[in-house]
Amino acid sequence: MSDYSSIEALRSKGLKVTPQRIAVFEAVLKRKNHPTAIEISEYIKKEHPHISVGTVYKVLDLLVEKGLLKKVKSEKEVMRYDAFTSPHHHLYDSESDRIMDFEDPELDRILRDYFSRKNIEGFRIKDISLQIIGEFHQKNNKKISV
Amino acid sequence: MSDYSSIEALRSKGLKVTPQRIAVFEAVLKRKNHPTAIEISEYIKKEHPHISVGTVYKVLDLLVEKGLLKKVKSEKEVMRYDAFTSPHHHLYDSESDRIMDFEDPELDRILRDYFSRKNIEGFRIKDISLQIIGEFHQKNNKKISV
DNA sequence: CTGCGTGCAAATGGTTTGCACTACG
DNA sequence: CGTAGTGCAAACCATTTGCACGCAG
Repeated sequence: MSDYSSIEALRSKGLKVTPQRIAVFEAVLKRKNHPTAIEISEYIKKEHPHISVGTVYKVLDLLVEKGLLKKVKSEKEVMRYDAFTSPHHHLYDSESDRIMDFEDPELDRILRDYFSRKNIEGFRIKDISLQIIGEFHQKNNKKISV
Repeated sequence: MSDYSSIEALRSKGLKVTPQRIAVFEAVLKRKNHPTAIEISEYIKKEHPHISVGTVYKVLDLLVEKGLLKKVKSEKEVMRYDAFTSPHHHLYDSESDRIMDFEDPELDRILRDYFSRKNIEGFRIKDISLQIIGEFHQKNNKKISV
């Protein structure tokens, strides 16, 4: 717990370092499967039974705002959270509500090339993410990298 | 109202044709701005004050299931709906919760080429959609096509 | 006719909010 | 120490559900 690097990350964004923030941030970093706020809250409860759901939501919003995390909308109606690392895309299983990461520098290069050629009038692009919807054949949990 | 083609569409999917279904379907077709269920419900109320919100949800689910509409995830926590036309992508305004369409056959071709070369192990792709997140400079409401 | 579709209202569940208390800097 | 952060519980709001009634086929 209280990994040095997550404390650093909070501090680098000018945020007060609290046990709640460390716990929430590290929970998202550790649990790679795009957890929901509720899942994070329950995961944290093992170590910090006193941290309330309301606080988890507040901390998540704050971390998203500061660019430490990303919100990912799942196929269902709940929000999921993702640690902000290298740019990547998402595979959605249309059966379950599972989300997996997909990253490939080549794809990113192709997209970058395309959008620097095309210019969308009146719109400044901040981020591009691909939702690849389909079905898993296997029940693997590995991060998919090409 | 009760446009002939929407009745046809319902019938072609083997659905009973009811005033509620016609109204909901046509509301999404007419209001191009990816309305929420609530917006659809209020829009419909002008002509059909008696149609309940619960019915709107049920009809929307049914039409999505039958492939007449698509669900679109907005940046906020509400679902939005989109008439199923040609394949297209979405521009999200990160300030407001506005969504606009983006379509370009060239982009679709590029993506198709890419994913037929890459093979994602254990995953069968059903649909691909690009979320392009950024900011509009202008307050235009036109569909963006390249 | 006969069962699927609808209206209504209550229930659900994720997320937000208000406020007194706590602890970070 | 002072103020931003937290815990708690109530409030909120989109969506779902159950059931009696109504209407499309």
